[in-house]
Amino acid sequence: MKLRIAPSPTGYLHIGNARTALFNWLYARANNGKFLVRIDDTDTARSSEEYMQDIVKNFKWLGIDWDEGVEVGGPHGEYKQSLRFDRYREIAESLLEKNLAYEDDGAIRFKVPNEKEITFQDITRGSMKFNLNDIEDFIILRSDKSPTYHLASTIDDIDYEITTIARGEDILSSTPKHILLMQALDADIPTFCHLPLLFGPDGKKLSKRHGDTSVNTFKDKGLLPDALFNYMCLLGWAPGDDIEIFNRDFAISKFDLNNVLPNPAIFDTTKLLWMNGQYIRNIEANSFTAMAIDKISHNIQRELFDNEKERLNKILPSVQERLETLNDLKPQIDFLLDEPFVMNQEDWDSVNSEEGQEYLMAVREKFKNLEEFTVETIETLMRDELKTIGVKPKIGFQIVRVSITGTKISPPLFESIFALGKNGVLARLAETIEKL
RNA sequence: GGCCCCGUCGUCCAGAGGCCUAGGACGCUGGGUUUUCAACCCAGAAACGCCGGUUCGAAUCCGGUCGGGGCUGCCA
Repeated sequence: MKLRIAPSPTGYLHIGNARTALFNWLYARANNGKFLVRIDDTDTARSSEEYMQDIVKNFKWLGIDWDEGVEVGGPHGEYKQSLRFDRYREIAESLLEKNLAYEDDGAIRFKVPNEKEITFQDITRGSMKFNLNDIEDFIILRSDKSPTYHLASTIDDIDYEITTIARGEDILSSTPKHILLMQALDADIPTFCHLPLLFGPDGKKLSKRHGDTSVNTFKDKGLLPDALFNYMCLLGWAPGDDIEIFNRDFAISKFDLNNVLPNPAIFDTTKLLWMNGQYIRNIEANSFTAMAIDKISHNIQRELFDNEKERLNKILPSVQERLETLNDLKPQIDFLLDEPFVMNQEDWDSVNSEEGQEYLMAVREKFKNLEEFTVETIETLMRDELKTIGVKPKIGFQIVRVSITGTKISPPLFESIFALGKNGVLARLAETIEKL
């Protein structure tokens, strides 16, 4: 069994193609088959090396590997159609000679036989039947002698011995053309499987109209490849037993194209975000720290100082469970960076009160004399002082929170104070109190 | 317009004639926990598009209808 994905490098890898690649990959891996990546760049005007690199890079990022094709090589050369134009021309010529095609204004058209129908079995859709009267003679070689997708793709599928073609449903109507070509070339007809399309929230084929749906943007938004992979699996398929969170090996062990739904799925990022949060929480602490520091550094566009890293190491475990994406990190740890401290005025106004101020000043004095500065001693001190002054936790803690972090929403208070450090806390409290 | 595909909660899935007074998840609503935000726990609202047929029995099979989508390029 051999499957393939054949992206055309006319744009960055988008989620629709990634999903198609994923299903092909899963089916190949589930059946000990081969998976191949070839580049369908017959549209030389719109194709570019940059896009090709992006596609390859993102397949890898998602954990999709291949046994044959671009980069990894194989018995069929470079797996780029732009390098095989001679081969396609040759075939087009031979079809011309056999009178199965004809010239038309310099282009070559394939002659679609009359009064015949094409039937085939589609894995997800069952019996398909197309009346050839509905299909016009189609161009296989353009007047500039470059092949069209129909020709090049079909020849490649034959030459590379593809046994199962799983692609988007948008190509379902073109399949009879490809079968016709295969028949004309005396080739075996592979098994076809037309996967349901991915729709945008408006119920239309996912495209640029729905904003940037490239894999890159999801990466930039702080999504984890494992989470994206997992989520994409669920678009048109489920492993059964109501299991929704699973890894690649599990997906492979359960995957079957026969169980893929025929109806389209709307790509809705809400659940993806939730799932990403689940994955983030499951990351081992040390890996998370490394990942987080890397991301923050990327977000603020500079290396982090050692003392910043020290502070972050203290708070990161508390932040880890409060994220949906890695991009949610920075706002939560801003107050620990060596950057100008910004206080949200609105937040301050809403927590500011007379008894709050009294508590704030009292706590500051107590902190000055706190020798052992740990989460536990901080908590004890602050709770004791609550009683001494006689204010409610909400009043006392929230005014301290805003004084320390600048906002009403922050990581847990005692951990935040501990991470900032005694000197930092005293400085920040002093700053706030001076402005009163 | 023509050809083709599709149709279960708002969304993603389960359901392959009786186990369905339709199940799970996200989201949503209410409650609990609580120093904020999350997380977590509990509860709840929410769907088989419609009409026929087959059958003792249909979300599941068939037909029609309506609705949505794709293709209809010397793009892929």
